[in-house]
Amino acid sequence: MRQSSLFLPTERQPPADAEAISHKLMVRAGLVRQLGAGLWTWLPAGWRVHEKVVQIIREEIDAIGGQEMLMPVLQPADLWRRSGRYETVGDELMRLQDRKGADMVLAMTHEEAVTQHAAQVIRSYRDLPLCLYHFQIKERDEPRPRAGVLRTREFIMKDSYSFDADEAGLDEAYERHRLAYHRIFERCGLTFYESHSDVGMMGGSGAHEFMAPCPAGENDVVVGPGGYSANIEVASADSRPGERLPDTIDGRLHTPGLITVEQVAGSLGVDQSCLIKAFPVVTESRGLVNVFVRGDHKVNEIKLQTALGEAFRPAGADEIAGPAGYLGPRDDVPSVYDEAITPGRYVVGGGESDYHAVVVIGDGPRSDVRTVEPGDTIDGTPVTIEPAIEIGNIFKLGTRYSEPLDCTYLDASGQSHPVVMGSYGIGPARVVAAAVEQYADENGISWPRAIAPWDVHLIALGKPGTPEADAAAALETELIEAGIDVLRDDRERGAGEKFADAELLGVPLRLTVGRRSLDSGSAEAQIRRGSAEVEGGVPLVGGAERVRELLEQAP
RNA sequence: CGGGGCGUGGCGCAGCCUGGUAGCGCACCUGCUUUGGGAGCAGGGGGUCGGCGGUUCGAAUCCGCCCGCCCCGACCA
Repeated sequence: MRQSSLFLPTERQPPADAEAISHKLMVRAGLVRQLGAGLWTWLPAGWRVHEKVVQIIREEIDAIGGQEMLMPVLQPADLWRRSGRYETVGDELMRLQDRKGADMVLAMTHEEAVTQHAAQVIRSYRDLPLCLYHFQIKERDEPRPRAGVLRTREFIMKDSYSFDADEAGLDEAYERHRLAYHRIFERCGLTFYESHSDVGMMGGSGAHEFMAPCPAGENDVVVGPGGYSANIEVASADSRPGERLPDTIDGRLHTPGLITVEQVAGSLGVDQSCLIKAFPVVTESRGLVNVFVRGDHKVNEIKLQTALGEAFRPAGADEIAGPAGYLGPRDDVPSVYDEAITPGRYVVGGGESDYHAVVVIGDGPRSDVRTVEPGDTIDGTPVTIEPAIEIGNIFKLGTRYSEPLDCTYLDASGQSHPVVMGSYGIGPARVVAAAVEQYADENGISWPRAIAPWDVHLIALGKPGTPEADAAAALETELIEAGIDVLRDDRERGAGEKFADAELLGVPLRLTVGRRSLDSGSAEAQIRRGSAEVEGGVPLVGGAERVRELLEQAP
């Protein structure tokens, strides 16, 4: 492909408002352009990368028996009313009416549609198992799109759905997807974690997120020994031991105006772990509950919800049992104690304004409701907490959609059962952005070979019509005939500008053909990752084999 | 939704406080020179200053309303 006729608008300067590396570089390299908040156009070079990722996903999902199809984005609202999500999802679901005034939605995901079709078709256990998937646009009216293509309001997702007769079948489908996802992300050249994740209130029995660590990541992943990885929303680890409260501090403590843990600990001259703080919440079935964590810890609301077994909301000022800032354990309010609260003496709220008190916490029941933090350990090894992009997820849906949408089958004895489902998503755009984030250097992008927009960036020096330009064109032809994707920079630009653009665009192998090449009979070659010059270069004539070797070696 | 910021040629910005002919760098066009790391000289084109309204002899500049976009937080099937 000739760069002079390619719609590839590279920029010297990043957009003024860009923060994330991938946002800056993808715009500068001419891969994407913004149309509105969270709305991005993929330009030709960027789309090539996107589609390479798509093709890798397609091959691996096909390999585990997935059948590709395509479902509409525009959908009747009624389908979403039947699943209950028309009401529960909120403003993130784009709603509209058609010309007849019928309520419609722009689908943010396709559980409803696929389950509807499955319900129409599946009759018998003989129709199972089944795995359907598609690549389709999702519409989500995100409250805050950010960081280029990392979080957008419209994006393409590969979503697959498994249909099985029972939990055991689902477990197998889930495992197949889990392994396929490993192959996909490995082939895409990414560093990633398979992390335990929140199953939410959907009642699913399992979920993992595939997380690509990078600076622009929006999620925190806790990584521990033995391959442990979990979204911080659900992660567990051992706290550092708390410090011992000095015996000299005892009884009722006058603490006027000292509301926060920091203030009280500072005033007493003790570590924050000597305190226990209350987090009052209200639940449907239990009413007011006081949740206690150590002073130096934070309540993890998702883990708390799991521990409580029901949704909760923070208690309002008029609902709590005592003055704000001075709450302590009370016999008349049910309590939840975090695991890190070992039996012993602690400073707690005194239950009256301006007083704290020292109490002895006994050896009662505990729950894991705090957020993992740096310094925590697993089996004695400190965990790390890394920002990461969620590039894929796998989720055991169970019968969450098959029941309301009446997707059932008859077993061998003629009994009707709801189909057991799983759903599995990958965002190719995020895979692309993660690859940019993980491998960019000070000069630009450095694509993993498998998803690079081209295999070779052929820099043709000299004006059109010169011998060196002709030699570059001939080499391009030869490489193309050998099945190699080549971008030839035939623009009438200075050498420096061409080199700089090549580094920005990040194609794995750069060949340069100039006058020197005519003398030596070979094009200079440079591997983008690490910028290493290749000894001897590539022969101008008959160089395809050498290029193939170099590509094999390229990361 | 809360907080902060920004809208001036394609990109990045100055000008606004203190109202008076809309500027700079890059990019673009033409010519000549140059040609292995973002060239030089000369000439040239392009902007309803986000929108609407107000104040004023006069508004990019002051005032009001609205729109858009970014960042932090909340939210995230």
